[in-house]
Amino acid sequence: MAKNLVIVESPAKAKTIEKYLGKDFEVKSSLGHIRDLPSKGMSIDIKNGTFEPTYEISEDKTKVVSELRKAAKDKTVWLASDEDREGEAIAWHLSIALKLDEKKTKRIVFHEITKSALEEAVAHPRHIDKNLVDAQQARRVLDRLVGYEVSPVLWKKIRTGLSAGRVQSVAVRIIVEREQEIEGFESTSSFKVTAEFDLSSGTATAPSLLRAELPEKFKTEKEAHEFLKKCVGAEFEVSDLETKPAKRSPAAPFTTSTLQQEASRKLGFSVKQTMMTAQRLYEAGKITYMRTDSVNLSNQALSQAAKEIEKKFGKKYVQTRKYKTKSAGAQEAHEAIRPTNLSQDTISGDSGQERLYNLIWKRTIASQMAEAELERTTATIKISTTDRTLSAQGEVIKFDGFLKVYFESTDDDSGTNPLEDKMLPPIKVGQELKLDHMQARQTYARPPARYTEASLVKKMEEMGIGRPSTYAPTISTIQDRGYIEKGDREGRQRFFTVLVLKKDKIESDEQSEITGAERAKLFPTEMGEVVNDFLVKNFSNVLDYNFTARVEEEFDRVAEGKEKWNRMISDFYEPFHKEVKKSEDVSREEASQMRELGKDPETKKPIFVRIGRFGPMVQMGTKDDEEKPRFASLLPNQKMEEVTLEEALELFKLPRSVGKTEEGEEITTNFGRFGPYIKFGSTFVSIKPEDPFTITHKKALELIAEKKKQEAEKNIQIFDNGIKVLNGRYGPYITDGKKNAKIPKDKEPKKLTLAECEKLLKDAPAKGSRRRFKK
DNA sequence: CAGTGAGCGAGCTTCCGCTTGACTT
Repeated sequence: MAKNLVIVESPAKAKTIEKYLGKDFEVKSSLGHIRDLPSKGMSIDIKNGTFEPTYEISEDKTKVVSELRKAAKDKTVWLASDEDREGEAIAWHLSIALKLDEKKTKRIVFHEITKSALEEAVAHPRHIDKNLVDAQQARRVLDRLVGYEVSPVLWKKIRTGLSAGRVQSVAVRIIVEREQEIEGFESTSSFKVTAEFDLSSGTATAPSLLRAELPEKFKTEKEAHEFLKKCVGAEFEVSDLETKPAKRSPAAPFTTSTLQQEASRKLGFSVKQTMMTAQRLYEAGKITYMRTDSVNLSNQALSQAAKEIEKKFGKKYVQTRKYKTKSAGAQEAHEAIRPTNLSQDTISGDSGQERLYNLIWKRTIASQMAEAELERTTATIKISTTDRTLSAQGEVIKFDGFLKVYFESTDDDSGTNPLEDKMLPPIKVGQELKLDHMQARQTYARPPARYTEASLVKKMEEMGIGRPSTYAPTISTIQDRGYIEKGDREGRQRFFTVLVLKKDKIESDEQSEITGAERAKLFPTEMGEVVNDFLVKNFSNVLDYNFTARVEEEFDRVAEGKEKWNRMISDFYEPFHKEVKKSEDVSREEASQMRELGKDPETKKPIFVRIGRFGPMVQMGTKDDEEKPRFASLLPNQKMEEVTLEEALELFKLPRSVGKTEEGEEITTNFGRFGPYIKFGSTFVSIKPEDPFTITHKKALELIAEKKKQEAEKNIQIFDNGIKVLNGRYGPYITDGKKNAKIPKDKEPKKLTLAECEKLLKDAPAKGSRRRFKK
């Protein structure tokens, strides 16, 4: 039996390490953290000012811990979790939870999984670094204090179930403020002049058109027009021709953040999709660990890359490099994301895995390839009637280098191929040019771009908020909470003027274009805006963009032993808690941005707009009135700041009666959670795309008849005690009105007996028991 | 994923970082 137990964090890592260490070592994994603060309650000693946390073994880790306990018995235990704050804390928690004997416990770290690196690590064990552990505790406690003191204020003031936190609230703020920038953006227009010259000397290989542009833009149409007028009958001549060499370098190997960005831009993946696919590749041993902030490649990978590049492209394409991390707060416990075997440029798997793998392979290989060498030519064109000159640019690739394999995209990618030469036609200094036409086109300044999931991750990384393991979950959380939405927006038509000078005549033309269309961009919801306003107003410190960077400095001081962690937390908590108390005095009306629109002409009651339990709504009367207030949700296209009294009164016209059914039942119509509907008795019928304000009696009866037909087909079996077998949207199912059950494949829904149905219902999982983010 | 359609209630919700869960359509 092995005398040594090595514990790492990930099972895939355990498997590879075991191969290298020989049979004296058994390797197991902890699956990340094994102890944490309980999810219920604060579990921090605030009263005595020690901020001492109470940990418990996480519910889903009890099995792991008991297995590790068993495996650790009578063995030397090597704690080999990552060499960062969280990794050190995992080692410490393990030593406590497994009740390890200090004399037989060793802490080791390694940065690459090779036999020599592992032997080196085993030869130099150390003790757990308690200062580093304390820095993690400070991080953990601070996040708990912020999250669990601020969220309840939101429940009381705005809506139950909301959340706030050091990371998520700043992420929401970024989106909200970007939207405000876009709304406040005043698009100015200017006129850009371009000219095309006809070169009769054009050959089959060289273009016969020379495109040039005026480097400056004109602010007004008048100025642009004056310039074109000056050019009427002018002579044009090449006055200067300058050629300069230029270089382009490859991008660094992938980190979590850059992988998410490129997979989004090149493959259209969401950040979640990227991480799930990468996880599969990692588990299959195809790539290194996918949650990393390091751009470093192991020496072994570097030499393998060099060998591959030489084999595939030749020696002059090889240029190995060591990249340095730029991002703030990087902890670099792992390598960059790369293929484990660089000689494999493709793999077989599902199409997502194949594409992501190939992307990682290309990026890794390109990062070790030679720079691309270009030649940029600038031609200056003199105009006989003015001092202004036109300029034409061409670019020729002399040596493609890394571009042969891969080039990084940008967010506003126009989809141009960087390998395509943009050559100038053959021209000489002093050559006269014949103008084909010149135009001045009105162009508009563009507002700042909305974020995509991936560009938000990039921004977060730059600001040092969040970690590779949390980018994707954080982006899911703020969408689940209803703070931001991923969506599309249709573009609008915009007109612009083009002045064209051709054959000595200037003509003006009005043209239109579609602008502002968005796909899969992040938009704040009104809830997101209201919550953000409240948080920024009341918790300016935590919501400050530099808050995380500041506390990270403090955590570093704790890690270096220069400051005690609970002292640091105490210094933070005192003013923070004052802010919490103060925020509790803000009225619900103010927090929910309640605003009076005016009075109802009939009842004279005040009408308000505010955010409510289910989103933006209008309210007639107040809760102190004898009669209960009336409520109506805003329509999806209405905004709280813009809604008028007239629109609100319109909303209160619902529910509206549209007549009676054939049986004499009243039909009413309204907007509901799932869109517009009509209702008779207790039956709801969706009327999309009809509209409750305009739907006719006739149309309502038609829809009701259709619904009744569907209902008739819906019931498969009905038992006396209320248990039903129904035909639902997702196939047949059993229900007792409270709980639903699936029907096994081998059973026929029509022939199920009551006893069988009862049993299936009993065995079915309780409704709502499947939590979305089960830890 | 969810088999629906509220609006005050009772009791519940919530943080950030580590890691992989796996009943089937």
